[in-house]
Amino acid sequence: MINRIAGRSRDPPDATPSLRCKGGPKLSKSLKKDVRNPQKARVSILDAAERAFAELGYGGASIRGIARDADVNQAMIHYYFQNKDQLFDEVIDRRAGAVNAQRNDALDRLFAEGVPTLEELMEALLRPTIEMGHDESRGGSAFARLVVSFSNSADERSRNMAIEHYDPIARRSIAAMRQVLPELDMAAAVRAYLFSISVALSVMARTGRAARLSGGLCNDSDTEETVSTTVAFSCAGIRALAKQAVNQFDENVE
Amino acid sequence: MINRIAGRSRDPPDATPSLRCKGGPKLSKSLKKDVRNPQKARVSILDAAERAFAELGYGGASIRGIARDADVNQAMIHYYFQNKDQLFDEVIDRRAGAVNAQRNDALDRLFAEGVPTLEELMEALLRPTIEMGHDESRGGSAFARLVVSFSNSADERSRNMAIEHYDPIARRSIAAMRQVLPELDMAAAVRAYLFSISVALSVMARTGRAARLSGGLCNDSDTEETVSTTVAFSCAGIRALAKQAVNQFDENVE
DNA sequence: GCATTTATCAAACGTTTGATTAATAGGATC
DNA sequence: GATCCTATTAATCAAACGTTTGATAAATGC
Repeated sequence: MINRIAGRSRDPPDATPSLRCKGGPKLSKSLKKDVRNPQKARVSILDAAERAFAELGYGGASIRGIARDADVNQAMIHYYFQNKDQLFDEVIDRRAGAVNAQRNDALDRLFAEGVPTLEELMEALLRPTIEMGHDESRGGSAFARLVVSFSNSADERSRNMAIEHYDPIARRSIAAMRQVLPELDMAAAVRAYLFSISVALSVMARTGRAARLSGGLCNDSDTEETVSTTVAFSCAGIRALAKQAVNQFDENVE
Repeated sequence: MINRIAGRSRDPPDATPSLRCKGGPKLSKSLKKDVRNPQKARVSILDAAERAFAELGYGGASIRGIARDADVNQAMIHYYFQNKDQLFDEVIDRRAGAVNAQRNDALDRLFAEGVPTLEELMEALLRPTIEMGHDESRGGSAFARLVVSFSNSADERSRNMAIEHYDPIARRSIAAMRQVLPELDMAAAVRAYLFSISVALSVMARTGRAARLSGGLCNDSDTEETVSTTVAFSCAGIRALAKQAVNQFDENVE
């Protein structure tokens, strides 16, 4: 009933995408931008996409706008990344791996010398995240906002992002918390971890609300103060949940 | 379900050039949906828009999709609301007022009988929010997710939402916290408030992650347990920030 | 020196978007 | 029974959307 004919193939692109794509720049003479620099185009696309997804959401970001911002031709995005979905995945991949590697390394180092304090543990977990969010020069702050806005969403894309990139380190962290604080039961540990991450994410978002509400007294940008405040808040909260669990146990026993 | 009869919008064009150029309702067969009910159309549009904005973001939600979900004609949305932006505002307006009224009332009642404990204060602030997020039947959970995904964003729409609907109660809450805990300085109080709200929002989002990570032990849906856990975590964290401020003062004095 | 591969481009494709319009039906009022 | 008002409709629009295409300049391999 609908004219689905016409010569457009809806087939998914080949696993080897480059064979059918040919072409070259029209402008050969002077005043071309530094062409022949694949690295740079790819990276600037990823940077622009990161900003766009963070500021506009997945649906609000457009391939055209990303291309314009990255100063590349629109088709380049489909040349380096099959489609919008894949582009989003690679934006996440690029940063999440680095931060989680830092967190894993920090955990390795900590537990190599015995069982650390709760404060040491939480700082090892939260510092890499917060520091990336404060790294304005290398573009981490855009990614931070991106993670924040997706981490509390319930759609499938967000769920997959969490499962693939953040659940593994979460499981390890939760186990570590219970090692440091044995009276923390599983349910409480999971909640404590998610609460702590949520606090860290809220400072990463840098919405400017803290400065607005405090009349400029709060400084979103002071990394060290942010880390120490976040760690202090989280550790106290976690100990409270551990104590709550013990109290409930006592009540049941009596 | 509903008869989307006749008038398919993408029908092949008539062979005979019809005289009528633009719209108008077609044949008035029997079994039309309950026409002449302005209230119902308006409300179902708001409900559908709430769900759409929550699940897809502002950019990802479409007027057509909202109309389909609300089972109204697409043009009805522009009849009741000027445009997409205005529709979003009214979605926020509808719920934010109710929750903040509850929180203000709770504060009034608390301080009428002197200065409350920190636990009483935080429960008064967090319970209405959490309860709305758990009110699946009245659609509050969709709004909860909507607020969560926008509260950590830095775009202009989110900032305006915060300034208009959430900054007033935030200012009052922060002042109340400092009344209850005088050693809490302004900057620490602002941070403590934002941290606590962030924790409450994370449980409102109900992403299912807690259940996944805990192997089903954590139950996102138990309102009372969620409230008591959230309050316990927040209060301990707030007291830690108050103590941190005092310690810093001591260090400076020495 | 020729063939292949890679990187880039402009232009188009069909679809979907937010928005508008003219037509009309139902009820109320006169 | 004509008139008016409000609610609702199908049709239509221009713009923007993600994606595909064919061409081609530059780099690389043999």
